[in-house]
Amino acid sequence: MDKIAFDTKDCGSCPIRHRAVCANCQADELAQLEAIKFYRTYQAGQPIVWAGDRLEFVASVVTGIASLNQTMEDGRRQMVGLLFPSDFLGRPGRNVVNYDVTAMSEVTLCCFRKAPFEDLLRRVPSVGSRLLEMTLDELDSAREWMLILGRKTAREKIASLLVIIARRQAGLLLTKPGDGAQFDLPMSRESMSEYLGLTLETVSRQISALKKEGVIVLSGNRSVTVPDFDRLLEETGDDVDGGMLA
Amino acid sequence: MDKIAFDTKDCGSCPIRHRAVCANCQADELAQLEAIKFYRTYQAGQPIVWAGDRLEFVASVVTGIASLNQTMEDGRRQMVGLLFPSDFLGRPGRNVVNYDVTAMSEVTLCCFRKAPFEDLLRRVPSVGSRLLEMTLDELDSAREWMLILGRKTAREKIASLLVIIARRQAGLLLTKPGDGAQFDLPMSRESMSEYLGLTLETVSRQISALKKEGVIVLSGNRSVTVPDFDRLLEETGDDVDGGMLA
DNA sequence: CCGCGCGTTTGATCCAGGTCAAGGAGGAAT
DNA sequence: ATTCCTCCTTGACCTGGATCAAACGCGCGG
Repeated sequence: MDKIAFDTKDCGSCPIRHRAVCANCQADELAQLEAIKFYRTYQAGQPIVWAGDRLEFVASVVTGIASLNQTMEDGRRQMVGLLFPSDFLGRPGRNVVNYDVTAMSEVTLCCFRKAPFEDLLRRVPSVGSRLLEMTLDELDSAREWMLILGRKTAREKIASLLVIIARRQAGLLLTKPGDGAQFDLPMSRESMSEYLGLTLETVSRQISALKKEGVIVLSGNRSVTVPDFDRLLEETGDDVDGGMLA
Repeated sequence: MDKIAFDTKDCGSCPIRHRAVCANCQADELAQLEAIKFYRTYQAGQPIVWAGDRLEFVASVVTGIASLNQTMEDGRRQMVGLLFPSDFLGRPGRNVVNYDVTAMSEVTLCCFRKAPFEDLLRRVPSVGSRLLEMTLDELDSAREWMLILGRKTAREKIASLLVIIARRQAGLLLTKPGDGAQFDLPMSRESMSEYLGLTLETVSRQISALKKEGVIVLSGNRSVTVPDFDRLLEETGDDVDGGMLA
C-alpha cells in the first residue's frame, strides 16, 4: 500500500539493488547506470505502453506490479507476463513493444533510455549476463505458465496463481511462504481471469470454494491468509516437493 | 526426410551457420567454438534428456525437431517448447534441465561441453549477445503460445499450429509461406494435442473439419498443402496483417 | 442518510471439448 | 496374403467452465 521510500540518487539504497539487472554491477559500473537512469511512476490501472507503440526506454520495476497483456481482434485478452519489483521491462534491440503493459498497482520504474543502455550493454558484460539470466528465468516461468494454461483445471489454476503470488511477495521479504502466510492479491478478479485463461465468474466461484473449504481465508476480497501452505500446494496439482521450482 | 549433408569439420558449411548462437561470430571466434564442439544424433521418438537429469552440454539443433515437455504427477503432459534447426538447447549456468526433451524426428545436435562454453560466453561477447537475442525471441513465442493456450478455440489452435510450422519450415528455405505452401507435420496427432492443450481426438476432428472445408489438403496424414494461406491465417483468430509476428 | 457505481458473488442454463468406445488404414514381420 | 501393430478417425455421450442474468456490498459524493 504505502510506498517504499528510498534515495533515488543512490542506487546503493535501492530496494531492488541486488535482484535487478544491476545486481552484478561493481561500483563503477553502477555509476554508469546511475548516470542514465530516471524514474517514472504510474497510477494503478494506468497503461504504461500499448502493443505496437514505440518504447523509448527499458526499465526495472522498483515498486508495484505491472502486467503484460495480449488482445485479440475480437477483444479476448490473455495476460502473458506479470512484472514484480526487480523484473525488467522492454527489449534491447527492439523499439516496438509486442503487448500492452499496464500498472496493476502504483508502479515506480527505474528507466534507462534505450540508446545509452544498449551502448552500456555492449561495454559492461555483467549487465548483459545478468539480463540473460533474468530472461532465462522469465522463460522458465512462462513455460510453467503454459502448463497451467494448457492442462490445469480451474481450481488448480487458482491455487497455482495464489502460490505464485505468495512466493513472489515472500521473495520481497526474503522469506519462504509458510503456514499462516498472508498477502494481498495485486489484481482484480477480472485480471486473474485474464491471467489464467478463465472467466471472472469461474475465478470468483473457485475462490469461494477454496474459502468455504478453509484452504484460504479472505478478509475483504484482496487480502488472503493461507492457514496450511502445503494444503494449498496440493491443490495446484504440482508435485509437492519442489518440482515446481526445480 | 533425408539428412542435409554438411562438412562437420567446417562451420562455414553448416546449414544453420547464420541463424544459430554462432551467427554473429567472426572467423576467429568461430574457431573457438569449433574447437569445443561435437555432434550427436538421436532417432525419432528418442529421449534426449529427462526433467531433473544433469545435462552435460548445451547445443544447437542442426537438423530435425525436438520438443520440450512438462509432465504432471498424474500423467497430464504439456509441450512447452519446440526446437527447430538453429534453436538452442540448454541453459548456461544451470546443470539440471527442467523438462523432458525428446527428438520428434531424427535430430542432429551440435554440442558444446558446458564449462568451455560458459567460459567462452564470458570471453566472446558476440555469443552472449546472440544468445540473449535468441532467448528473447523464444520468450516472445512462448507468450504467443500462452495466448493460444489460454484463449483460442480448438479450431483456432490447430490453425495457429499449422501456421507456426509452415513459417518455421519456410524459414529454413528462406521464403515466406504463400498459397500452395506444402509441408510435413513433424509430429503425431498426440504430440499436437500435447502442444495445444487438447486431446488427440479433438485434434483429429478439427483437422478433419479443416480438410472437409478445403482450408487444407492432406496426403497421407503428415503432409499438408495450404491452397489459400490467408484463409488459414483467418482461421487462427489473429489479426491477419502481421500482428502475430509484430 | 440515501443513492449510485463498480467490483464481486451467485444462480440457471448451455455447449465446446473431454471421455469412452469402436472401427479404419497403412506398414512391417511372418 | 495374413496378422499384428500403431496411429488415426469417427461416433455417442457427458461435464467443466462459459454465458447470460440477477443480486449483493461497499465506498463515495451529494
